[in-house]
Amino acid sequence: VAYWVLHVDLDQFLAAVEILRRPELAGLPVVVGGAGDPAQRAVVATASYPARERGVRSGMPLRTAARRCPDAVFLPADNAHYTEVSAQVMATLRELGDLVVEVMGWDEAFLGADTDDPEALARTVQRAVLDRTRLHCAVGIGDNLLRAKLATGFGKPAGVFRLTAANWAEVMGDRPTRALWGIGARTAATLAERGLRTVRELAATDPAALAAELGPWYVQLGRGIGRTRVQDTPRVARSRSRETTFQDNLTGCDEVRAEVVALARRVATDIAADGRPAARVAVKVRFAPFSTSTRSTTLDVATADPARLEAAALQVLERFDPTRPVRLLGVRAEFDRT
DNA sequence: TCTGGGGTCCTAGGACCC
DNA sequence: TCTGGGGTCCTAGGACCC
Repeated sequence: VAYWVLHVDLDQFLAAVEILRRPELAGLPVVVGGAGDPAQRAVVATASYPARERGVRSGMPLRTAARRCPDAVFLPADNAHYTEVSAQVMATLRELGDLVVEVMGWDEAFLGADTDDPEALARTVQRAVLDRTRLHCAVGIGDNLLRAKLATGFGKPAGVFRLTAANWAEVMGDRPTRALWGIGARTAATLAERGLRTVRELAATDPAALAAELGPWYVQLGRGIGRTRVQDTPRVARSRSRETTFQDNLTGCDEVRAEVVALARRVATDIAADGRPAARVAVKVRFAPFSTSTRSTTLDVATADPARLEAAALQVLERFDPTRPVRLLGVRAEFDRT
């Protein structure tokens, strides 16, 4: 029996969940993000397919989305609810039995299974998720995680697609390197400077030639090579953070300090729930208009004590320029790697 | 297009030590 | 006196992903 990797990805997850609560929104352009107010500083978390047809994309400022699609329904993100629904989806996948589940986020998971009919398994997965949660998903099938993940994109919405070594070059060869999982805008631009624009061109490159600045693994990416076994060992968190973008930039020192204290307390509450002490504390500041930097410190002794975390965060904060207007503040606790 | 929030991993330079 | 080389930790930042 062969081992297959399946990648399950829910269709327009946040929008779909909201439409279940408000069926009258079905078929309409729905945009979920921030507080649901396009006048505020926030971005699109998920847009429904009708909204996407009007040019709305994830990560786009709500303001822009409203300009492109003025009649869209804007809804606030209800993260607690999405976490709950996501848990139902993942439980459904685990209950399918003889397979390994690796959760990749609210709306995504890899499955590893021994089967000679991965398409049949994919349909079983879709049926089970739909029956239990009334949500549709696409399923990608691959001979490794990278190919399964990329296959899902061709299966959307609600379909199934298989991508393996056999059809890799045919399906992916002419696509831009940016289409690969792990190549973003910056790396794609760097590759383009070297004349490497398509997946095929990247795959044909001598890995050693790329090694100096970029690393030879990008060539492997271009060839569709990646991890082959799905892992269900739960990942131990490396850090916990909280951050806030202010609707109006903060200009007063006292105000900034008060916000850092509030964030540090939230982080302290989070890590107390985790039951792990922080070994390092980092403070992130985004100055207006949009320049971000981070400063951090290693604590003498790891601690979850809110007062100590607060004090550490305030101490790190002093290393920033106090005169510049602040757009965002963040506090992060890092755990010891054990 | 005036750009969220929560994460992960990697790199690289400097400090410090032997 | 002006000089090696290796190893590790700390810190900042880049890049990417959902």
